[in-house]
Amino acid sequence: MSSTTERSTERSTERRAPLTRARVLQTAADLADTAGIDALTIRRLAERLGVEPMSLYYHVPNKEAILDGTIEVVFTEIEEAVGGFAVPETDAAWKASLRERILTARTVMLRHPWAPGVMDTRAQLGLTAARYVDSVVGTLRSGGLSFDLIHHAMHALGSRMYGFSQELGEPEDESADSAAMEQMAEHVPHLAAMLSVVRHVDPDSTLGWCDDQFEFEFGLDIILDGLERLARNA
Amino acid sequence: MSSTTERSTERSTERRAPLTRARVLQTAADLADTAGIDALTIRRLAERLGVEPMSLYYHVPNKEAILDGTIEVVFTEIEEAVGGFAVPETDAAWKASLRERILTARTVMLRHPWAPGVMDTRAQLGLTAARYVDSVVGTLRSGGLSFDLIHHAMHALGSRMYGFSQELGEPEDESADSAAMEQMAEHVPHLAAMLSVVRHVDPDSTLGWCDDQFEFEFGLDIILDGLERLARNA
DNA sequence: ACCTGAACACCGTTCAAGT
DNA sequence: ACCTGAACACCGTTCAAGT
Repeated sequence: MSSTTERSTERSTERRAPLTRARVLQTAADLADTAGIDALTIRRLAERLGVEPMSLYYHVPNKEAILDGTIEVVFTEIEEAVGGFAVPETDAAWKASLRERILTARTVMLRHPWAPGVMDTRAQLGLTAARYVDSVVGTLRSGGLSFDLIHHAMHALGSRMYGFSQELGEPEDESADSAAMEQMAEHVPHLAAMLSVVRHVDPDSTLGWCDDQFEFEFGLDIILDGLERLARNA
Repeated sequence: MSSTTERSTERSTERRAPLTRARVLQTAADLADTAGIDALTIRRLAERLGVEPMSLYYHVPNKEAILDGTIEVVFTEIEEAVGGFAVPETDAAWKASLRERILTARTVMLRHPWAPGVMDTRAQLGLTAARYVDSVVGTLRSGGLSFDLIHHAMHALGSRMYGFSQELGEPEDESADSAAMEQMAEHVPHLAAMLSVVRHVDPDSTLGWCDDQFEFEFGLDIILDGLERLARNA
């Protein structure tokens, strides 16, 4: 099994690119995409890379750095998707520009549903994520907002700025959700009433009760409209 | 060491209340409060309870149930803090009522900084959390909003409804944050400019750059004001 | 009914070594 | 310079047993 025959699929030097930091991080993100974030362990990652677990430590200091790296991979995708992070000096249509950038970021986030959860556990912003945030600040600035208002705006947007709302994570088991709700319906009369109405309005949404895309835009627009109003009255 | 002398601190039947589900969950929340969420392991929890790890499994099916239970503990505290979840049928001051309930919930969340992160990983709402959400729905209903608008409102509020914004987690290391930002200042000119202005405005905030309470209310008010406007135009 | 002990299948990581 | 093997200190959990 440790034979050095040329047809060994694991050891053939032609089949495997050399191990690099970039390949480790890209493969980590791929693994999370295909097998879920819980499957992203040092040992399983090494296996997918055709290498021993300890080999990773030569390219990366520890698991935290791998998680940081997967977020970096995601924001690099966002950078491509939005056509770079450059912003004009002034932009009368700042609101539309920002809205579009955020909704584009969201399409990338939807491909990596583990990313929001991992981002929540990061202590600091990586470079590419910071450059994304910078472009958001720059766009608000191009609309003439004061830095003070911009600062508040960042807090008001929160993670919505990155294109996800809390619930993006995973719906997972809609019918269990529905069943659990019915179980406690008598204890939550208002909630139950709301759901029965909403479900009636949109009986066969593919996403359970809610059209997540619509809801995301609804919340985003409330905030952007509110910021615009504050900027006008300043 | 397994002597049955009466002065054994671990085994004395007088010193230790009987193990119950409620005591397991309350102690789990206490452990997370005092030692951090990472310290909440079955083994350490058992140790704090003066019991063997496997004993917990008699009262609770697995670790997920323990995490569910700690959230239940938190929302029970919120229920007390807000004086119960009952809401009037109609309430002209619905916006002020809701604002106050959310800000009170926030004071509880601030005592349990691990709770937002744990909530993010819960698949479903527990009963007490659901009853809290029900009171939010009820209050919006008491203001005459349609169930459809209420449904959108819930999405717009997101986790803000529970009294936390994404960043509540832990500031942890403000100076490292600051240092990291300076490191990449040239790559994030807009962000750096904003921070230098904001820092100047509030040079010695106890919470790093930001007054989190102010920012939380700012974002909350933008959303509540937007909802009010939509309700009026309906 | 309530608690335990030994064991299993996993983790991330250290350290000293191989090529 | 790059990768590995053995070992350590942890996890959550099963299963069969004790009282």
